[in-house]
Amino acid sequence: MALEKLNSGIRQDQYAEAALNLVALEGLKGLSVASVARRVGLVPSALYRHFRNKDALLDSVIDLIHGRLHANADTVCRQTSDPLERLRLLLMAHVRLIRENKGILRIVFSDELHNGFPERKAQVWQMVAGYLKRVADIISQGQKEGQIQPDIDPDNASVMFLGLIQPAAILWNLSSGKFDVTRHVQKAWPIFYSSLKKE
Amino acid sequence: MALEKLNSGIRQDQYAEAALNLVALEGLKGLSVASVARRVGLVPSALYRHFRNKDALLDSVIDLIHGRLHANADTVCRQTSDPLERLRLLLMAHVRLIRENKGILRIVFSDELHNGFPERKAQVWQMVAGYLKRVADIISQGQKEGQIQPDIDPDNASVMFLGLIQPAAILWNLSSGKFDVTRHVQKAWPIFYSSLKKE
DNA sequence: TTAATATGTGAATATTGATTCACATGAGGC
DNA sequence: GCCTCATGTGAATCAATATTCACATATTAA
Repeated sequence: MALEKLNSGIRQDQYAEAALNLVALEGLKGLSVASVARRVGLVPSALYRHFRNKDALLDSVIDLIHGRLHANADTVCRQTSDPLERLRLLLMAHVRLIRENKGILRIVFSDELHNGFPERKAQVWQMVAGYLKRVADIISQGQKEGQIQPDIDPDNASVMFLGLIQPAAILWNLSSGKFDVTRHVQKAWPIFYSSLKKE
Repeated sequence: MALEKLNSGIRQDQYAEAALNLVALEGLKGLSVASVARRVGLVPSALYRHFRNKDALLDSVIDLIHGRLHANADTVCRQTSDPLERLRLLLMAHVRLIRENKGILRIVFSDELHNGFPERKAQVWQMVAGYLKRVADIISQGQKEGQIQPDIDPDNASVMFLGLIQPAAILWNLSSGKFDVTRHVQKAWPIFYSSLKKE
């Protein structure tokens, strides 16, 4: 084992990152304290210097994901101010994020992590609801500016927006990569787009 | 414990049913051989008279779900021959099925069950792909009959169809029932409907 | 009625994984 | 350079869980 010692902040990040990657590779069942530690290059018991227990580790993985989701939304909002274009870019960024990290999908939508942990479930729910709220806000903005049909319910549409990606992502995963998410999203977007757009 | 003895066919069904309900109540982590047996009213070791091991039990739970999904599609096809109406009815039937049995969502889309079991993952993929194919066929039919826009890709649209329900179902689950799936689907359907419909 | 067999029981086993703890040691402040 | 403390180690413990097996008993067919 490497006998280097790092301060807790850095190690915590390493552990969270390692855990997320591990879930991508082997699923949640493969996520043991031992496997995470091995991936970081340390011994299982070392983890307890930085996390009270395994649950605390999982919480920090969720924080990691939370950060990435919102970073995506931030970037997109900086790239353009056109609402419909923002949505398109966010869609593509989301696809990229999920493709590059299977673990995200598995962790966010796994009941294993939530069942018996109401606080964590609530935390994830807040995270997803927050993301959807940002999408809904973009849509509202588009309505105010007259590019999007006014009779559409932004909250409803934001969930439909998620519906462009999510089932596709799950199929991609389930089919072990055979199902082409990117292609699906590229074909689905114009259809959704023309439902939103004010002619 | 009840000392009644039942033939293997009946017991197998009882176990599968019990397992599915248990997942709905406590998530996949709560699905132990012991808990399933207790729910059936037997002792853990008794399960091995009917299943080679726990995996065989899980396989039979998947068969159970498979049956229910297709039963839904069959019913709907018997109720009407109008393609767009078939889709609407199937959507509602699907919502009902999922609401009445949280376990389905958890089992079908849980990586826990699939990781390390390529055969089972393939089996579930076949099941979902088969269901989507039926949806795609309804759409093709609608195109042939002239009710649905001909330039829509049925396979693509069938995944979008799934996208009307699936994220909503997951949000419903994640929010512990706060998110209203039925309401979402009722609002999302007309939007999807008008994307498909030939004016 | 009885013999044969399928089904159920309870105890034992083996494995896996989280967690604890006494001890070791590297890094940073003095 | 030395001291102290945070960090890392290795072994031990504890709990959960799947699985096996010898034994018991209900069901069924003859």
